[in-house]
Amino acid sequence: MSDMPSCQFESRPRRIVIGAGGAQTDFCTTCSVRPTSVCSVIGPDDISRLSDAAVETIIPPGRGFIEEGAPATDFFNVTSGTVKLFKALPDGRRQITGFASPGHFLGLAVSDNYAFGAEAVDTVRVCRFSRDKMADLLDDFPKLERRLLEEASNELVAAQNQMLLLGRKTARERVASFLLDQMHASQLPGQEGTGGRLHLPMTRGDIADYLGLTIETVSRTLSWMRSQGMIEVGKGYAITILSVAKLDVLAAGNT
Amino acid sequence: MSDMPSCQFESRPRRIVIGAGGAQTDFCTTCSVRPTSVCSVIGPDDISRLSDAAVETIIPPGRGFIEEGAPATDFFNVTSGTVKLFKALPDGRRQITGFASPGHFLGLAVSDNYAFGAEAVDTVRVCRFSRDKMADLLDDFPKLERRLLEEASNELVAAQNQMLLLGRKTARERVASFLLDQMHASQLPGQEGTGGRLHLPMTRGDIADYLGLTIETVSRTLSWMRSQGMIEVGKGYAITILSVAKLDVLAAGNT
DNA sequence: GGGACGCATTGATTTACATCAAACCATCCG
DNA sequence: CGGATGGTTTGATGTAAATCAATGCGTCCC
Repeated sequence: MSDMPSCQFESRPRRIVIGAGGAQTDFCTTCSVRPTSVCSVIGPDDISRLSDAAVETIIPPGRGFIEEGAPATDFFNVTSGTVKLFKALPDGRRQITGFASPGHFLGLAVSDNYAFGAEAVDTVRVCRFSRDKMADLLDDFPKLERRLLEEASNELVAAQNQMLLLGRKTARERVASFLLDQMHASQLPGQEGTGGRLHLPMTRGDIADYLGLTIETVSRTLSWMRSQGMIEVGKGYAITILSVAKLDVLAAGNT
Repeated sequence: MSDMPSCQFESRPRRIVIGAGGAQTDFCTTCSVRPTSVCSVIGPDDISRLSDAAVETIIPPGRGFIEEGAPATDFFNVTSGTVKLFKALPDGRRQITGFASPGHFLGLAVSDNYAFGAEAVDTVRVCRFSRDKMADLLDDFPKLERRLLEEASNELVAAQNQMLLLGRKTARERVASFLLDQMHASQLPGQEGTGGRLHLPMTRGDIADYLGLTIETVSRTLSWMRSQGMIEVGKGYAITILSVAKLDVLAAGNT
């Protein structure tokens, strides 16, 4: 995963410009592919092929860019921001199946139609590939295929955890699990440690749709956690975790 | 998926014996690998390598063979029967994350430990590979890797559907979705059409743990569906679907 | 400034499902 | 045979979370 320190490809006319290094900027500013995803599995000599296939797209907050059921023409790699993936029922009920952060791939589906919708939570930058060209790339770069398999496996593990959460955990357990997951995500290599201070990019409504709860229950549960000295709820989207231990106990189901 | 009519490899001493053909028996009786999974992506000349890596194992009903959290040493391909995959909380609550039928791969995880447990629902036959040898196979047979990626993608789609079910559907909608899924699974190429007659191998308890409900709710819901003329509940594990249309309406959420 | 709007919090009430409980009905086996 | 055992069904009651409802509080924009 983090065996590649940074994207080493030098600047190329019109297409590839590499950031100066440093965790926040080490991706190609044209194709926007991060070293941890595509760049790390394709050799420097082949980068022009990659950039031929890729188009950078910037998506404003709230804008959907994959519609559930639409023909699956493209394939995406998230390079900055947070994307919510969801499925909906005809009457409007909505389940967010996951949040995709930088490095994640979207649209892996074998089917000809997208199985889920995708919408930008905050400002999002993605690297967009046509699936046709992606298929060619896969043929030429077996390592890329292995990387995708790894990604899919990880997502599968996350999905199984989420099924346990949705099927068997109480509201308090769900919220505790969510906060701990967010904390762990914010502590990945490349992100500085935050000492329990989280900036959740998503609204209460998104959290509710992710945890299979209502807005009101999420809000009440956070208030209850505050009353128990587990967290501090700041203005806007800030939450500070005061006691990881207490949340751990909750999340594990030892209510 | 079904681009390979049957396993064509001839019998080989001690290791490979091919069934006489026909949908029920066209898998290797020693390594038990079905044509739709491993066999279809490995050439005949290489089959001995495959059989070197594979060991057939027969697992009696109710026996667990993957323990959640245990070191992930092996990799499985189901060749007959039904396997339940599950995750559990310390206090015993259980979520079945899926049922694996013939052709499915288990233990794909990148991690060193299994992320879920597995237990035979009925009598199960699996083809067991050591993960070390599997890694070698992957290096030599890129097509196998693509097949695994396809499998993982399909599982991911199924997992997303299940998240929608667990997070947002009512008990009636869940049971209706489940019955329709089972019906569709029984109509896959290679299985004869059953005219709505299902033989579910799993208990009410398993169904409950899969749908995030209790045994009583599953039972009551089935009784209600019977009272509505949607299904017929036979002795043992038999259920007949009388009205696909009514179940469709229910499953889609137009309660 | 002052609506209007989107998001969040808190309270009162309802309800779908869980829990508790009892009875039923196979199959197994001493 | 008879009584244990494991799964299923059905009924009575309880409860966690949904729903309905009101208020607060930023930010945007005329």
